[in-house]
Amino acid sequence: MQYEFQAIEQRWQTHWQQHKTFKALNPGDADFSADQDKYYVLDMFPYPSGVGLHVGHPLGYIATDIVSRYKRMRGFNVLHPMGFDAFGLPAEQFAIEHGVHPRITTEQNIANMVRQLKQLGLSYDWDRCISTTDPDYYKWTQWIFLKLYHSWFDPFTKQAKPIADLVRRLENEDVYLNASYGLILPEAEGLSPLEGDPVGAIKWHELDGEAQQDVLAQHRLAYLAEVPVNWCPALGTVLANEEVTNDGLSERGNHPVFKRPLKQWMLRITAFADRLGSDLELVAWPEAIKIMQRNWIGRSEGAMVDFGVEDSDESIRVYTTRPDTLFGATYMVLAPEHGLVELLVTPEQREAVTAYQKQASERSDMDRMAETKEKTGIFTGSYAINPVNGEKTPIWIADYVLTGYGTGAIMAVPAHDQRDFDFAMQFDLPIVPVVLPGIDWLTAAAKREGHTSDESADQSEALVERYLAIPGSFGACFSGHGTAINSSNDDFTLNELPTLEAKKQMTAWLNEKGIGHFKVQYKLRDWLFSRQRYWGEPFPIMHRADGTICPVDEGDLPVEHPHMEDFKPVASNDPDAPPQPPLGRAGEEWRNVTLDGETLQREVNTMPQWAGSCWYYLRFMDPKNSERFVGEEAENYWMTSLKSDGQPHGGGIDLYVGGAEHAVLHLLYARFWHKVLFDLGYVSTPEPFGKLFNQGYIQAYAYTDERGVYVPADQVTETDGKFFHDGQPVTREFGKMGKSLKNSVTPDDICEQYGCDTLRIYEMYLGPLDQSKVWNTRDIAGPHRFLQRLWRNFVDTDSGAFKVDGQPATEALRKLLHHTIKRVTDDMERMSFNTAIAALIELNNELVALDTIPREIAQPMVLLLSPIAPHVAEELWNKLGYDNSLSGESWPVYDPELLVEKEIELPVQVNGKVRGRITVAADADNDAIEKIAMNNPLVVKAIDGNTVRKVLIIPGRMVNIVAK
RNA sequence: GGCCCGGUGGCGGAAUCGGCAGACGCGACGGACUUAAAAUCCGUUGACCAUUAUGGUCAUGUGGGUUCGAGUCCCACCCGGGCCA
Repeated sequence: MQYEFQAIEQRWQTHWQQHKTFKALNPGDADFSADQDKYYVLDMFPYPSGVGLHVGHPLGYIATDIVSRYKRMRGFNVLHPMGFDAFGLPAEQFAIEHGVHPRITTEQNIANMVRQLKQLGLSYDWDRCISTTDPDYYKWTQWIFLKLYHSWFDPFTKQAKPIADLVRRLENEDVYLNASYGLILPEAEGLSPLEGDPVGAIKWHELDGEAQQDVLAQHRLAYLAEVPVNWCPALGTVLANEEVTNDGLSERGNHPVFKRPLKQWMLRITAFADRLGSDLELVAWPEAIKIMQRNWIGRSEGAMVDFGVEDSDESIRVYTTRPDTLFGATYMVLAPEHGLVELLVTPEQREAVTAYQKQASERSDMDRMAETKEKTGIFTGSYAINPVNGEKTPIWIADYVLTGYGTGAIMAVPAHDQRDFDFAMQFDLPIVPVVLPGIDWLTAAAKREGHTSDESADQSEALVERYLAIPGSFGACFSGHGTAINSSNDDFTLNELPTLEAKKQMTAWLNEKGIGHFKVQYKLRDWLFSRQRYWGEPFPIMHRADGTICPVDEGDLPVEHPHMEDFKPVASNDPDAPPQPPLGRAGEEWRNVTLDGETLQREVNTMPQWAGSCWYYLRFMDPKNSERFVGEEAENYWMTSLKSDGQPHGGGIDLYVGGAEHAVLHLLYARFWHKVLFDLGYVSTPEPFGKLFNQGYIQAYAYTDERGVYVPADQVTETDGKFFHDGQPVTREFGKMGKSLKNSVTPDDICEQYGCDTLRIYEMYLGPLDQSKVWNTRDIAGPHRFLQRLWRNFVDTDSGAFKVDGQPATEALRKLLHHTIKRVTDDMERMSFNTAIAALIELNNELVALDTIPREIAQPMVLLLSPIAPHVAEELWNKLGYDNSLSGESWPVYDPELLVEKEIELPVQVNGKVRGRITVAADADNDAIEKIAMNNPLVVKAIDGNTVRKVLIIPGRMVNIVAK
């Protein structure tokens, strides 16, 4: 009886489905047992594309499946769901190309992917499957949007709160407004109510209704604003920065993208910048991802400083992270688009400045920021006054300064900023050093530039002198920390202070003089949240005739898509053509809503693809709930757990596995939404994803013929290390699996040829889960042979007899089993599946020579294998005489006694090199071991005539004799 | 340019806390079985020198360092990948 993997896999997949073997129970369900610990393991859910899965996709799914099956056997109540992120551009493009409604193509694609996933034997609770495009789902996406709209961020408590709370406080005059409708919170400003109203404060009742709404709009977490966006007329939509290439073209289709101010929905993620950064300490994530998020948030501490303009009342505000270098600010630079340029430019310079502005507008931000590019710029003709020393500093415009960053103006400190340095060198502007570098830096820079240096004390002095005299002669600026020099005025001095202290003292001085103040700034921008496409969540928003906004009542959700035959975006070659969202062409019965006799217009933008994935992990806990986005009890059960020290975990999901490409966007957006829901009391943990794991990618070989055209990789043959297609030599490359490289391998083919148990083992056996690796179909033979051999160990393929019997195992075999249990268990805990498989292969290889295998070995072995190759394990478990799925069985436990050896072999090193081996009793004391080691003939020979200086004995590991 | 991750046999990789480098698999080579092949089973397989053996030398990208001892820690550099600019 052969190993008929096809039949076996079919049988068990059907069994699991019929018996709902992997159904996860919620509190309140029948049979739910409250004394089980929970384990929530989640995959980043896929986009249901039209071409289906290739073998690279399931890598992470197989890993989480192994974890799920292992954790169930360890007694956990496991939540392991799967769903689909189905809104968005690709689905819509696919639908347009095929002339079918995206709802239909999306449903077909999902059905195909579910089939493919089921064929891999993944133990999802399929009853919890959701799609972001289900009205029952996006009803709650819209509901969360309304929560954002109806909330504000209290900067004192740093929490999201209902906007009604702000209105109440404004009405009670606990909070005042400044002239630009910013909030003045007495507690944050340290003001006492007894001191009376702050100067210039505006009170709520002094504003009319419209102005009051303006105030609230400025503080809502979801708001409409006119902002410069990436407008792609050819696609008819705005795009996120990530959807625009470095050349200023759309990633899909290579269409030109223009920066244009448009009125868009924004989400105030910047309010949470501080917490999004600091709360990373609560989660167990790969350090690299934390670093990426911190960089993306881009927290910096510095100072806002006002520079006066000569012969003018105007002042130029700059942000600097190095206020300590203010004495070295020898010129200023404004972005070409800066509002003050018009006022500052002198008649003589006007023509040149205008020409430069035009030129700058044609370059992309990326291009402008690139440090390697030659610097360009032009003098405005005006001068600013450096507030610390009263010096006249020329004001330039240059495209390396961008309006979107900071204030759109900088103080240039060429001695200590590389781009300012390059600019100053090019335009011959003065460079004044105000931070003295350490001698190491000077020596290295001098060497690089070819100045002689022998690092003697005299040379050091000469280098310092040279640096102070001609700082430009060192080829680069010094941007590190050092000691302040040349930094004093009549009032105070920074000289001789280390950089950090100099920053503090300068900021304090600026504050005291009223020309600057301390400021924390973030690189993070508010999230542009609308798209001019059909296939996204409609906003639950209506507009009144007078331009004010009316949110849809929660009870009226969801706002479903109108039926439209033509849902294509309006494309145009005209960069000035206004956006025309497809929903704007919907019938009036959808667009117009009559409320109390008033006609309102629905918002016709839709939400971006990221919206649905911001909270899907919450819905999985209670996917059918029609009353709430997730039931309170279910959310509390699945999200909260305690650490070993008894403290609650900051993040709810026990394991979240996905690709590193979502390092900043999805993971940051979802954390933001989660924090809002947490502040408003809807979820129990401050963070959504307690532990994150990034799986690597599977790449594949691709082959090109002499013309450089890709040939189908599955038709290439190898001879003597050379590759041929149709007899012609081809060149091997490798890259991402896909249609364009003609190197896709589908799980369907592999499952048919080798079975999915083999595929699962192969993918896990390729190497560590977090590393990228190359698919090589040739190597599948190894894992397949392992399963064949396993089968033959259990079943006589000629007679069909089952070879397991009740005889006791030999001591050696029993010990090997218990070693294997320990190895596999440890490897499961650290997700080192490649080594777990190796351990099982070793055990299996030991069984080959036996006529029959003892049940005491066979049973635990099948259980150890079952998370990795569940179908063959179930089949063998069945043959072992059990009717039920082994998923309810307990994970094998090793006997520590059996791991202890009576005698151990120790290598003996002489001067760090192994010269002999000795066998000693496991509990031998050091004196005994030393005696035996010193008597070993090979050791004696190695020591030869030398004197033994020292004998090191590392218990249980080795002996090292130092002899000289 | 900055930050992060990696570099180990012909190949994928193992070595979990500084303690026997190369587990396991692929490939290759030799043998058994076979009319033959496949499959299977049994060996060998880092390089070099020896082969009197429980032998020696060299080896984890390169060059230094710390240590009784370094793939593992530190410094500098080279190469590959990722993120940011």
